[in-house]
Amino acid sequence: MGIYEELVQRGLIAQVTNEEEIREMVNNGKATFYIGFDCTADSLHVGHFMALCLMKRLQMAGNKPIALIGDGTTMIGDPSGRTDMRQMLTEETIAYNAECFKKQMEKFIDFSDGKALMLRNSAWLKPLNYIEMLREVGACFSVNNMLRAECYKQRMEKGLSFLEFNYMIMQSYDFYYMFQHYGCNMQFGGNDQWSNMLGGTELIRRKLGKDAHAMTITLLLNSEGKKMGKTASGAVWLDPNKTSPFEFYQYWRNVDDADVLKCIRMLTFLSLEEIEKMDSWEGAQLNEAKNILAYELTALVHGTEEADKAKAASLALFAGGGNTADMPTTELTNDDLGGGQIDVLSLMVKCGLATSKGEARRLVQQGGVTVNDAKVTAIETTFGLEQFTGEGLVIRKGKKVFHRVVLV
RNA sequence: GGGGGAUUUCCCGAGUGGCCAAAGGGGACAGACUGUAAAUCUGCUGGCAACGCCUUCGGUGGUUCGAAUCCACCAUCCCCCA
Repeated sequence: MGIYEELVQRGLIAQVTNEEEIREMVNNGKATFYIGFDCTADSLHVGHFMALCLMKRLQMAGNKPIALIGDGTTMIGDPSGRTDMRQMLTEETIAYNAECFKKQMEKFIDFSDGKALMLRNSAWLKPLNYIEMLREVGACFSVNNMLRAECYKQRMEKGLSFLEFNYMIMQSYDFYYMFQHYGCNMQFGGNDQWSNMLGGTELIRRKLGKDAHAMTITLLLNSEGKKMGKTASGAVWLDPNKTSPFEFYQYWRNVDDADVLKCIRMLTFLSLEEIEKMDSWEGAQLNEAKNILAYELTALVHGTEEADKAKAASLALFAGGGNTADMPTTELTNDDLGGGQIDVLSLMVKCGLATSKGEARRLVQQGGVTVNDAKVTAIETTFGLEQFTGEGLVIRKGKKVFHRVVLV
């Protein structure tokens, strides 16, 4: 079985321009492909992770990846699938984000000995001259067609600025440029990028009369059709300072039953045979599949050591035991305790378990707060200095949020 | 350039002078039931020294005893005409 077939079986491929040619190219390691990453934040997230995995898989099959850091296109902002305009980022922010991306990618993809390239599109986008650009590239685009593109649909109602309208052209130009200068013959991207990507193959055909290919990755959606990798508080980041390995682990440990196998198939590097065995699992047995998913992904992103720790912490908390070492912890000083006593409400606010005392009050009143395995029933409950010594206190909010408090 | 419309609490969306911290829905959070799942049911959703007080309805001023609601200017967006 070739890599192409494997990708199909894992459900990773959404659309391709020419299946026959792509299969032949990819299976024989003849593809030089790129995936673009716009640097809108200072860390990659789960969505990017899937793209990185794909790069890795293809690289292992002998193809050459180009990781394109979109520090030029980020200046414009991709309107695809968005209902509102992106916030304009300053050049400094973009440069900083690009650096962050670079570091994270290097941990994941092997860039040694030219096995992969990392490029920045600002290198060729910034020197562009407007008039030349319009004559050379702009002439190849039909506004009529562009307006029909799926990626602008949502914006036709809410409004689309000329700035963002040009995003497709910039992305197409990227492909065109790398096709000529780096022998890049294929582009990968999320399925929401399809029309932008076709813009590129079309431009290459018109300008050079040659064929280039495009292939999109299935968006990772949960059973409700929402993008995965997002929580109420934002994205699930790869940066351990933004999403701790434990939180990362828990995110995957808590996916819906309906989504576990799909995630394992799409995101892990477990063999298809192993995955096949899990396919028949049902009911509570799926919890084991979730453990595997969470462990595998945490190991890929943060290393096996962190994954072991996260797993241990998770087991300790949910399956009994008292390992508190890897729990999120707040350190209090004597000052925080005022007169040697602190009430539950203030304590919860200090730990970030509640944003206000009002919220903390509600949690206690609804029976959602437990301290050291004893439910807190009264909002007047206070804790004294001596209770924070040693292991400290373990506060639990609801069923899944654990927090340790120690005195320093 | 001209004309019309919009902007409400996390989101959608009611509210057109006092009865408005602001209906309803969604989401989030908590409780019950469970398998750290889903579905379901219940509670809850601005802040605080809390039968009271304070801050909120794009921004700034104004009218009024009293403004999310009226007026003026500004900002952003949408639609129609050019």
